[in-house]
Amino acid sequence: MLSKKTKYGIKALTYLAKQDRNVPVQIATISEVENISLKFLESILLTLRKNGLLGSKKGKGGGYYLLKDPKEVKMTTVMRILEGPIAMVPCVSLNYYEKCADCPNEAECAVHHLMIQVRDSNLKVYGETSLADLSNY
Amino acid sequence: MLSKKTKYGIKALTYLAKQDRNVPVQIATISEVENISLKFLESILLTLRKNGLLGSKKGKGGGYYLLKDPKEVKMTTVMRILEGPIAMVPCVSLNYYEKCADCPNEAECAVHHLMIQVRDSNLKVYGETSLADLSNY
DNA sequence: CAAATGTCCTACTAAATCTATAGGATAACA
DNA sequence: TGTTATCCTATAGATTTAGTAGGACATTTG
Repeated sequence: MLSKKTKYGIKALTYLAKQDRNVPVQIATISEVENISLKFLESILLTLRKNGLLGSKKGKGGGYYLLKDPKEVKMTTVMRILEGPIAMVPCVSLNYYEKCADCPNEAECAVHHLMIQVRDSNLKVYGETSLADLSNY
Repeated sequence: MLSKKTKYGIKALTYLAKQDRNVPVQIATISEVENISLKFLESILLTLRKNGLLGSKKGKGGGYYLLKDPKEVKMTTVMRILEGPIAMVPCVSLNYYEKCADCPNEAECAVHHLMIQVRDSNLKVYGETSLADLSNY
C-alpha cells in the first residue's frame, strides 16, 4: 500500500509543478484544494524541503515552491524521499542494501530473484516519469 | 516493504515445489530448512491451503503439499493471497476497486495515473513468473 | 482401542508504523 | 510592532505486523 504521506506529497508536488515557480504557495492553499490535513501536509512539505525538492519563504507572501524544473524531478527521487527504498526487500536495494538475517544464500533465494524483477520494473516506471508528466493531468 | 508473511510464504511454496507432489512435507521441516518461526509458518500455510494452493494431511506422515503444477501457479495469485492487492492504491485495483475519499476526480489525479503504471508493470512481472520459475534457484 | 503425530483454529500480545495533532519558536513583511 | 506563515519537536490514537499460546481435531500405528 502507498502511504498517505507519499500520496499527499505527490499531490502537493504536482500542484506546485502547475504553478509559477517564482510564486510561493501556502500550505493552507494546497491543503484546501487537495483535501489534505493542514498539519500533516506541513510535515510532508518540510521533509520535501529538507531533501532539496522544495524551497520555502516565511511570513506574508510566503509558502513553498519547486526548486527544480518539473521535468528534472523524477519519481524515483520523490518515492525514495517519501516512501523509502524502491526495493521491497533490503537484500535487493541498490541504495540501502542489507543482508537478510534468515537467508543464508541470496543466489539461491527465490524471493531475492523475484524482488529483483519487481525492483527493476518499478525503477523503470519511476525513472521514466517526471513531475512534468504527472502535472499534465 | 514486503511482509515477512509473504516472504516466508513464497519460500515455503518454492520449497514444496521442489518436492515430490505426492509426499506431504511437515511444517517443522520447512520451518527448520528455511529458518522460519514454526507457529508463524503454520498460520501462513493454513491461509495458503484455505485459498486453494496447498493440500494437507493430518497425523503421522502428514503435512502440506502443492495442489497444482508449479508451472500453473503464477505469482499474481500468491501475492494476492499473502500480500493483498497488487495495486498500491484501491482506486487502481482491478479486483478490489474503491474510490479514494479525498480525490474528487480520478482522471485528473496524478497519483492515480502513476499508480496505474506501477500496477501494470508489477502485474506483468508477477504474471510472467510461476513457482516453477522460482524453484530453479 | 489407545497413544503418538501433526494439522486446525481462535485468541491474544508486543512492537512497529502510520496518521495525524498540539503548540510554541522563528523569520519576514507592512 | 503586529501579522503572517513556516519551522520544529513531541505526542498520541489507530492500525498493522509478527509472532505466541494452547487446546481441538483427525490420522496413523501398535
